[in-house]
Amino acid sequence: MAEIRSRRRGEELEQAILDAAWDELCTSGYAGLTIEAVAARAGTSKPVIYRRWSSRAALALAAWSGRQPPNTQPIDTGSLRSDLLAMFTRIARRADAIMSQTIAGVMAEAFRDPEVIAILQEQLRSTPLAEAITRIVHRAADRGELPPTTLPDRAARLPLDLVRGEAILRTGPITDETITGIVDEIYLPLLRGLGTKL
Amino acid sequence: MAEIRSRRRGEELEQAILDAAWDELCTSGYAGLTIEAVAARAGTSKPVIYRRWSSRAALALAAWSGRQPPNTQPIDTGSLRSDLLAMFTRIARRADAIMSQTIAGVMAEAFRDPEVIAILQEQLRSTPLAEAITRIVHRAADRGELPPTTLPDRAARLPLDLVRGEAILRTGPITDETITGIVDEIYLPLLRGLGTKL
DNA sequence: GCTATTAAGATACGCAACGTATCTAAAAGG
DNA sequence: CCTTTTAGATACGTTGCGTATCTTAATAGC
Repeated sequence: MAEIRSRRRGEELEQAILDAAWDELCTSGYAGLTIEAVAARAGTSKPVIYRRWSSRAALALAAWSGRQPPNTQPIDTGSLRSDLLAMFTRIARRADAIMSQTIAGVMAEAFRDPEVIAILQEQLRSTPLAEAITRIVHRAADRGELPPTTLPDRAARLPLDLVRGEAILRTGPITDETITGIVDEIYLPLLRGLGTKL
Repeated sequence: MAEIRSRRRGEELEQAILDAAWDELCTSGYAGLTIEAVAARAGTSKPVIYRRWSSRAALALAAWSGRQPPNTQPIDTGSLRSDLLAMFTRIARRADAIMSQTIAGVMAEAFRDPEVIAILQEQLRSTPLAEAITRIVHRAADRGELPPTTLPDRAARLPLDLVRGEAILRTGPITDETITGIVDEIYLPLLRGLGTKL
């Protein structure tokens, strides 16, 4: 008694496959993300997937990046430290185990595939985040909490790098203690130091 | 005409397997590190390897960590900045593509294996490095280049974290520009900021 | 030195997933 | 309506997995 279902195509089918891949990623992790399992879950077959993505890594990346919410709400709590805590918390929320596994798996598997690597780096760059940090710092300077500072690109990218490093190495979720540690022992001192004349 | 070779045992055999695994890692990357390939290269057979390591991840980790040189030479160039540049350069030299692939592969594959993860984290902690940083900073304070500062653990670990993050994301080797960028835009400002009274 | 124990090395297995080729029939387009 | 596209099914050979079995070499105990 095979269920008769109309045959999907194009965008609709593609999304169904990505959804299935995402489910698989969540339930079985990157290691359990097999093309056959995704095909079965999506109710389709392997060739359909291979027609669209060249490898498991490319599929995982597509499934994961499609799930990254834009998250453009501005942060403005009134003080630099609590702005930073909110910012880091937001970053940490995204940097969960699935992200870590996906990044790790893609890097291990597609090290030589320039196309896949490019997508991954693009996905990890996140300029809006760097811009949000810059805004926070400028507001703090306007309030007089910091001397006027031009934040170097690298310093604006640092929060994301720090949280990602934390997420990739430790296994469990990132704790509040970790976040306050990063803010109080690294990022706030850095911001103060950037405003200091040597 | 089979070459007749005396049958190796214990330490000698173990080292031969680790050497073969390392070779495989260097030539084919983590993705190409198969138990069968290692067994063939080492001139032994799969069960011999499985008797010693529970998984590919464990074997890769053992092969890699055995190759990490101790590198305990103290750094003392006379100035804080050049000490830091030397330190970061030394770290970067170790953080090559093989390390990145190995870390990524182990994380992706052995996410649930607490034993393997523990070994990896142990291997990445590197307290001697943090101590070296602390010494450099204290010497700079003695010279008056910095105000007296107690370096938080997290700040002492930061150099390694930064370089590792850099190595994992970019593909090629870490350039001198990257190192000077990290020192001048992140770590030196951080050290200045740590000595500042808020 | 003889003997008992340990472990190396060879081989063969069933299994899972790979990536590809082939075929059909359903959908979309003119 | 007829053509083009492509989803979906299936089957295939291949690779590597992890385990089991067997032999025989190396070692250790006495």
